[in-house]
Amino acid sequence: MTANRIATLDDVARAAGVSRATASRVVTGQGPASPKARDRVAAAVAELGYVPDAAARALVTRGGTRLAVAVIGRTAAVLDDPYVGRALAAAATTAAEHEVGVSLHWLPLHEPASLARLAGSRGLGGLVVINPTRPALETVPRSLRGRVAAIGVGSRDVPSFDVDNRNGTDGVVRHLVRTGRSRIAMVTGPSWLPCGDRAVDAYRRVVRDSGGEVRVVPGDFTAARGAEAAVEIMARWPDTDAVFALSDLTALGVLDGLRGLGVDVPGDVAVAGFDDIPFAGLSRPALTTTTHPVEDIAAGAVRAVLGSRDISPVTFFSSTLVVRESA
Amino acid sequence: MTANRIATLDDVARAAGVSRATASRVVTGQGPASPKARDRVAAAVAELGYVPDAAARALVTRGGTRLAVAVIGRTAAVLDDPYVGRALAAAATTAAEHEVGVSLHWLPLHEPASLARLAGSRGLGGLVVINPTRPALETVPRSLRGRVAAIGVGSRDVPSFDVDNRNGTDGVVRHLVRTGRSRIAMVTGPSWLPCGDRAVDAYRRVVRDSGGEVRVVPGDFTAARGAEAAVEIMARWPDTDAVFALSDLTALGVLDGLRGLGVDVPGDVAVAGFDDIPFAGLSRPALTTTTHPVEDIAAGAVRAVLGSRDISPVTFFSSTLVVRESA
DNA sequence: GTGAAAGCGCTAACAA
DNA sequence: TTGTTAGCGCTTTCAC
Repeated sequence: MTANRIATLDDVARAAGVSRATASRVVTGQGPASPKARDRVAAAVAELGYVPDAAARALVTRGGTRLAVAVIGRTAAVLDDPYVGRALAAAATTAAEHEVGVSLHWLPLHEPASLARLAGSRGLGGLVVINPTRPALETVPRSLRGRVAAIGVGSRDVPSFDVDNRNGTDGVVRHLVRTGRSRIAMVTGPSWLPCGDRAVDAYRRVVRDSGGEVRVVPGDFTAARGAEAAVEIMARWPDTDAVFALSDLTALGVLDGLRGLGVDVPGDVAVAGFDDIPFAGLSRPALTTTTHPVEDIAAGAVRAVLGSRDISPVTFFSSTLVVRESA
Repeated sequence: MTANRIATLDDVARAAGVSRATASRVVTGQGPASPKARDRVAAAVAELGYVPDAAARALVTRGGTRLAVAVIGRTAAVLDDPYVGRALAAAATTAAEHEVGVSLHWLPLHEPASLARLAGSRGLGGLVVINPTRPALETVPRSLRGRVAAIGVGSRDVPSFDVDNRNGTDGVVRHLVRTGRSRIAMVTGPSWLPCGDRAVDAYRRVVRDSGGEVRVVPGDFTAARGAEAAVEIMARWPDTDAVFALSDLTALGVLDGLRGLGVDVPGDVAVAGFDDIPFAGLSRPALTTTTHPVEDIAAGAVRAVLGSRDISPVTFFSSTLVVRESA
């Protein structure tokens, strides 16, 4: 064990009895190499515990050494969203496996240039965009093509990793119908967020199929807006007996607004959320919602960016209904 | 504007009419340089918008290009703590200013070697340890000295950035006393966490000063444990009229446990937490707690690691009491 | 105080 | 299929 010094590619090449170039080809998997060379290099790598130096590699490939996670939103407050925190933690854990670090950025909604600026900065190995808009995705320079993934809606060049909103919403609203609710309102996400459409569609369909009336009110994923929305809903359609919000935070706010109105949950009105944030189980009544593998989603996006071999354009992750007390 | 290509140090040197070596000295601030050279280089840097290439620099300095955030805890679940998420987001944002990415790691409590292993991995530019133990800090190799900071307790070699637990606790408990509570119990953090001691001390002091009895029950920062602790406390000291938990999550659990017992909050028993997590304002009753500049703390630690010039060994950040409904 | 030169660890032309 | 060669952009001796 001369494990004192960290092994370099030269060490590997020497141990395998090949040139550094050949060793490099085998390690990266790019370029030709005879089976024999392949084996010997692989053995040397294993024996020496060789790990490529990310800095050196980045220097020569101009590949960058950092993965940027960018969140699009109206204000920098989007970075405080629990969903973002979870996704970031998962990204930072997954990226660590590749010896890559993650940086976090807020992209102002109405400033598409900010994405381009970020994408153009040196040292960027890849980009994961959370909640992108389609126009924003268009501004990604093609120098980054193949090293961008979206959590949310994607594009032709940008593979998408996302919750199956349609299915998730379907499950929740059906649950409400099944448990006897028939006048169901929905609080949506921000209108600029394209992936919310699928959810609204699904809601519409289920409600119509069950002979109900469509009652949609806009939201913005915040709790404060949920409380307002609850008041709005009850004023506009006083006989509402269920509210579905496309965000747990908003659903929690709805709970609050309803409480202020003296409405009993779930007695008078059922409330359901979306995402199963940690607090969902802690509210009273505990929030019925639908849970999503955010960690898997983020890990998928990161691996697509860092590994990038034949990624399918859209990967959906399914929802699981979590029935607690509120619905 | 030949701003097409990103400027390198060579461009700067040429523009300033000096050698690349001199330009490097000025940019890094290391080594001698005449005032004149300094000025010319600075001007060139500004004009060309020069940003050093992190990868190239890391390659030659062996400085690494990635900042690891490591959280010590009994299980990997510590990574899900909202406090960690907030700190990570702040770290990832601050590190971005230095073109550095962040990776996230869990360090098993009883496996000190894991820290050494992480610290030894190549490509590591720095290390921020959250909630370290003193023994764990001892295992940090000195090759990383000056590039490590702690959020929590520090050591002779590792500067500490932390909430002033003593002051924070003092403020909360005094508030309880001031509002007429006299039989105050405390739910602590995990016993292995050294920085909890200061809080317990402060609690003891205030309680004794006001002629009360010390009632301490161990916690672990989870909500589940809070619920249990509430039951324990009320069984052991039935006349308890206030509970202070060193974690909001735990305080939320206490709220829950008390509710199960049919105890009215704040009528019968006041409850106060610590940290002001986002959900604190959303619980019913809304949680009285004390708020901390987690973002500033994390940013401080990151800057200490990345900038590292004369950092004071301990930096305390103060708490602010947030009075809501529960106390 | 300054510049010339060497080289960090790696990949990518190019020739063999 | 392989090895040789030339850098990527930067810091750092070491003479001057």
